[in-house]
Amino acid sequence: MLVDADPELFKALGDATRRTILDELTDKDGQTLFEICGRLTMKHGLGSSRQAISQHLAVLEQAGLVRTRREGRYKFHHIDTGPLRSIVERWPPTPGEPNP
Amino acid sequence: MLVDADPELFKALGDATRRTILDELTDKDGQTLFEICGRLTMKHGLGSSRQAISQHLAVLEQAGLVRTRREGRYKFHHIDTGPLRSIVERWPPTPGEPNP
DNA sequence: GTTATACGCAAGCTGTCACTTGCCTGTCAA
DNA sequence: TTGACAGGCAAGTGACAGCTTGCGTATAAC
Repeated sequence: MLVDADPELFKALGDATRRTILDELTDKDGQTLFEICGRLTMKHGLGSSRQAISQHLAVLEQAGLVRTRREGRYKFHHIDTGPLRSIVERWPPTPGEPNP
Repeated sequence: MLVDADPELFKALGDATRRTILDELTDKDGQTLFEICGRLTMKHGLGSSRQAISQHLAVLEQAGLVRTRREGRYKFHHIDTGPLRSIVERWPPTPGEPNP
């Protein structure tokens, strides 16, 4: 009886706002919560509240996709793309597919 | 104003049962609906109904992760891992990470 | 000390999603 | 043709997830 692996990872990637946050951290790594909020509103036009983004970041952190670093009253968020590799490793390329 | 890419792909991967179906198709590709139902019950112990699995397969097909082939009254399901690569390509490896 | 800033916690609301239920269509065998 | 088998469609239900709201805490500026 096998079990499902990394449910939190896929749950984290399941939300569009969280994926946009990862896009934003890819563009500029190490942002604070307010910085992310501002850029999401400006560049992506989604008016999410601070608490909403904070909860999203918590989910991303629990999935291992985001690591945080405290510095005084600031909390910087860094992307970690490592867990993403477990996805392609779980379902290997289909035989017959091109493998560039 | 950028938009989110491949929402259906991530939505499809967001459910544990659908991921188990992909595991099952990885183990044995080209199964029918009833075959998948049986194996999910036997090997994974989840008692999902036929309609539930059918709906899951529809979601997986819409995400491009499963391709179907009709043959008489049978419908065979084949996994397609191609879309998975867009995930790792979207968020490239963080500089400083080991790249085996 | 006072105020502002950056963030955390927890309860409540709402919409979405997975699942069920019931019935229908198409295919093959007897 | 009749029955069994493989699958499809659609409405209804319940639970979870995302979001809001309100208050609380810690750090830094004045």
